[in-house]
Amino acid sequence: MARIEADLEDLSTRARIRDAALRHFGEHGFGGASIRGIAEAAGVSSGLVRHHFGSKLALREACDDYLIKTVRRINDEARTDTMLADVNPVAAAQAALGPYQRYLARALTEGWAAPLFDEMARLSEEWLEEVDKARPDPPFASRKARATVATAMSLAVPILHQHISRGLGVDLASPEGAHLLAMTLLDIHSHPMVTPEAAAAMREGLEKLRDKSL
Amino acid sequence: MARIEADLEDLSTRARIRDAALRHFGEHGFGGASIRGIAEAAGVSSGLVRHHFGSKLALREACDDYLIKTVRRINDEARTDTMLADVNPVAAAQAALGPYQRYLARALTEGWAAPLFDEMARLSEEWLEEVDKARPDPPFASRKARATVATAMSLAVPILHQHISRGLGVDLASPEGAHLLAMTLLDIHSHPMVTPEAAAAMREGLEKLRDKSL
DNA sequence: ACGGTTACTACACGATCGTATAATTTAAGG
DNA sequence: CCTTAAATTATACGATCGTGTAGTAACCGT
Repeated sequence: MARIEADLEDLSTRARIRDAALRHFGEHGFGGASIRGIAEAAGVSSGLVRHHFGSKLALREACDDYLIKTVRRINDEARTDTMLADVNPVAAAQAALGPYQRYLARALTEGWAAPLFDEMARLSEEWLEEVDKARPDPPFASRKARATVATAMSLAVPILHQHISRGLGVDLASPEGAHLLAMTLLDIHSHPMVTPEAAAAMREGLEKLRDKSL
Repeated sequence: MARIEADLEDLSTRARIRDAALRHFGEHGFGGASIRGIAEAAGVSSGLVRHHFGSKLALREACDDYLIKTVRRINDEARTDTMLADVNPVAAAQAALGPYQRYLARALTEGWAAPLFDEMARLSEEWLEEVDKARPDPPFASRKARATVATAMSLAVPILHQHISRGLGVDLASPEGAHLLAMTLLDIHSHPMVTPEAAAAMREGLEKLRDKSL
């Protein structure tokens, strides 16, 4: 019983522990993080962590559940609140994901959180459906394939956050960094790296290579 | 003294340990991997690992050094051997990086290996210099910024290898997977996600947003 | 053949890990 | 007020961690 808040989600001790876990898992990875460290960060005893979540693995799964719920919420909000999202979706996503970026990166690279990626790819696919309407030529690959790869490429930004920051010379979390990144992404996404002619040639070469090897 | 092989690098026990470490660090992360596990995988005692590398951290640094050397070698080879690299650079890089992909992913996401990323970004910048010659309009962002972000986006493929494989329905390591990925990347890179007009509008919006916030 | 450097193993130490259990405090309901 | 359940802590256990030390086996120049 108890917990009248139901799906309002808790602002309680349990939530504090989960937030600390998200931060710790993000910073040290699953193997590197420790229950005791999480407990200390949350200001509780290590036994209480176990009492609320059962085990380290179950705690991670609770983090995953919370994060996937957050991603969905962010996506919904981005649809209604068009203003900021249209102008600087990068900054918007970054602000919304906020302290969970590092956890997201860990989750994806350490192998768990497959549903999380799939959900994001699904959202990308929906978005691609709109974009495809304005496209004259037939795509080389299925929409799902393009959505999957595009999702992965987008995720490179939060995953390699610090490396990009170092390369740009400013922290991506700062307003200047977000702006510079948005400009750079805009330039990249509005200028094909490969010309249509070169693409056709490469495509032909690829097909030949494939026929030969089969 | 000893070690006549010099920079030929060793095929010896030391190399076996390092390879096992690359695999273990890649699979379990730095925190999750254990000296004993690495030693067992290499078929030696755990003491020998320490004897050759001193500490866990030094072992990781040795892995980094080896990997950065490998990346440089691959890049050089790709310049001379144009055949495969031009047709399917994705498959080429994948085949060359081979078993080190997971380590690379860990190294980049766990925060170490900054020199590795910077080296790759530098190589990207050199490559961009060639591409820029055929470009009519001035870029929105500096070459280094574009090279950095493009490098990050390219790295998303090995980093999110398993998620992309799941999304495509085939293992990226298989010939079919490599082909499908190459096709998808070709489509993405030859079709701007944003039209020039939309890009100009977004850019203007971005600048305004920036002026307002400063 | 032999002395010395190096490769390699066995083992022990202290720390820390995840987990388990029992005790204690807090909160709530009748 | 008293009972009962939940929240929270304290403490302990066994395993495993990285590291240190001492000892053995192999190799090599002379």
